Amino acid sequence: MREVAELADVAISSVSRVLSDHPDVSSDMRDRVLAAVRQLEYEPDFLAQSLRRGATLSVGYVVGDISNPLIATITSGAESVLRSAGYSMLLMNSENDPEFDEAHIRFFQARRVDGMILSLASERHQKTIELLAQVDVPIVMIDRDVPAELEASIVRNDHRNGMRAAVSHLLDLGHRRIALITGALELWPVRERIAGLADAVAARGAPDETTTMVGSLSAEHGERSTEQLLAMDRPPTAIIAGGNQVLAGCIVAFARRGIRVPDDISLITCDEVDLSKLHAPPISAIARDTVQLGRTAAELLLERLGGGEPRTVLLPATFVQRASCGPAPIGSTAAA
Amino acid sequence: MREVAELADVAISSVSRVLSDHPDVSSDMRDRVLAAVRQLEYEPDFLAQSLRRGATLSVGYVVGDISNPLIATITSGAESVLRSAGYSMLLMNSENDPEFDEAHIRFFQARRVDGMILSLASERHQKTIELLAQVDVPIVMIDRDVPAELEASIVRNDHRNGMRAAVSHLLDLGHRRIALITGALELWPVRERIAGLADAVAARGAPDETTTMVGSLSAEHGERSTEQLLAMDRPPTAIIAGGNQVLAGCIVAFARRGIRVPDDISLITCDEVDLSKLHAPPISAIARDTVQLGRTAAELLLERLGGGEPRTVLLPATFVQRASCGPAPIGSTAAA
DNA sequence: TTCAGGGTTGGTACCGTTTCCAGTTTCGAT
DNA sequence: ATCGAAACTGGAAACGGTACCAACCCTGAA
Repeated sequence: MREVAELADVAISSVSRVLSDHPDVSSDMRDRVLAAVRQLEYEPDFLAQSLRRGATLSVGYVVGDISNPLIATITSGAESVLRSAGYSMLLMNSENDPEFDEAHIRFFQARRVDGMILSLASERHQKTIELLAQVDVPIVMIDRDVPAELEASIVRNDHRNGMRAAVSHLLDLGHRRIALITGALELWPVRERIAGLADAVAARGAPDETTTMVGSLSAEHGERSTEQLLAMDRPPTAIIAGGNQVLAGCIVAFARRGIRVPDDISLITCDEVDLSKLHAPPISAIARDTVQLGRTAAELLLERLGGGEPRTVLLPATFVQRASCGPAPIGSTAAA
Repeated sequence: MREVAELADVAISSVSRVLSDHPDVSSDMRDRVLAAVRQLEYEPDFLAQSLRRGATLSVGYVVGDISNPLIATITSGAESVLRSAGYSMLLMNSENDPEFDEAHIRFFQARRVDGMILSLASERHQKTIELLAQVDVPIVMIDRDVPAELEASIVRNDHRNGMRAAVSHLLDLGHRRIALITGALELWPVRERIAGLADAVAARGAPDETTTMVGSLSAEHGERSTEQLLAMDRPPTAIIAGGNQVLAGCIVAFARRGIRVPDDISLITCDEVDLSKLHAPPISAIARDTVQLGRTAAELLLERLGGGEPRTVLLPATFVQRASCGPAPIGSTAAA
């Protein structure tokens, strides 16, 4: 920049003014400076600008595990919005460990990010919540429930409603013994889905014969739980996998025991992935637009960076009916 | 920092020394400073440190599309290595557009990243190559071939060998009319796989009855190509999908036309995803350890950041045999 | 006793920008 | 012609650190 100033024979401050489109610059000077800039192939240093301006044009982004296709899609949506707004995204995985969440948030603070988009590993980790209360840049939560004091913007899907629709469909088909294999209760989507299941059964006025397998949203939990469910005296006639990894576990278990879908058991999964659509038979799913989820998260952040107030957005989750659900076996309800 | 210095009654420079573990500090001073740091909850500003030190501890990372599960897994591997080395990752998608690659690389330069990990949208985009030649921080390429002048480290999988093994297997089963649906020739893996196919056929000394559908590594191309192949007078008896998206397209086409795998046609896919393992029947795959690929990319970068020379690493790609390949239909070879 | 040298410490010049302040010029208006 | 405001420009002080240099104290050796 000093070189540019010398070449154009103006003060450094004038170069700065030209480059930042300050109103008070003569066209003569502008031309000279721009010519010098081109000649020297000068590009301003982002770092120094950030230091001086107090804005880094970067946002911190923490997710459990980017290698999960669902999360990857969300990330893709968020990244494209942030990118077109000139922001760059600092990606970190928490490996679903709340301690990492905490460390990453601290790290982002030191890095002076302008905002953060987070999908916490746990909503109940006190230290993280306390830390977040002290963060002074805008925060957006993806699919999480956090205390209002944090003044975070939140974007979520209506998992409860999606689950309600899915379960109603199963009930319509005559299923009563319905099992939900899901993750830990410290995650909002998990609680909402469990609530949705209860809602739907209660709305029907039927006795509750559902089973909920709480654990983690992993293939291992999916597989183990499926095995356990199948081994029950009166096994469920329909299983709902609480996530794409869980689904993978279920399918493995079914394959091992030669269980056919939907003849032997009906199957529904939460969240759409390649597998759900391309499986034979295609698997009914509680779907949501994950790209949109990411986009909205980024938009909410930009909104706040532009001076807006924090707000909560609820995006839909809809039930997509496919061939993986069949009528409940005769007698499965009568026996109840 | 000034406050800390005042509270501890030492010079600012001494605070800096204490915090950066300079050897020449008395334990007395160290204690006083650290106490002051704790009391004021002081945390050094990364930005200012970077500006002064000339290192940002951040690396730029460009991939085609993070929402592709394969890429997401690679990214996950790279991120975890970078993170434990104290680096953070600036993620950008090129949307498979070379122009974006170029823009992102420029952006990273302005951001003063310490290094870049790239998986270019095209190896043949001249402007990108020229730009890269001017980049003065270390570069690591993932699964790409670039001119040696660039002095980039490269990590790749041995797609050629993987493909050779896969095709040999098909040949053993009696297949001769083998089709490969793949992406554009400006990507190294694509060229390597095509070469592997030719290798295997030539090694057998059989006449070449293979078909290669060059296009893009997308579901659309997969689906369209499959339709075209099936419509041929003498359609292939085995199809190799050149990527996970292509595979999705193939499966859609098969499902629509009621084609059964492996009875009607044999199927192999490149790169392992949930779908390949969980499909009924499970799909033979040319597999590779993508997490390791990402890890190695990051390690190569760290190596260079530590002063090492650029080098090229070739990781294996192996053929995993599954139920999706059956014997060629009787007469399919005799007719040749 | 003197001196060299190592251990400590403070002062200060940067890193590359932005921005405030003040000075100079221009110009329309009186 | 004179004046004040507006347009323009340069100088310098930040932003929050790091690191070089010089000065100081102290110790062991000559």
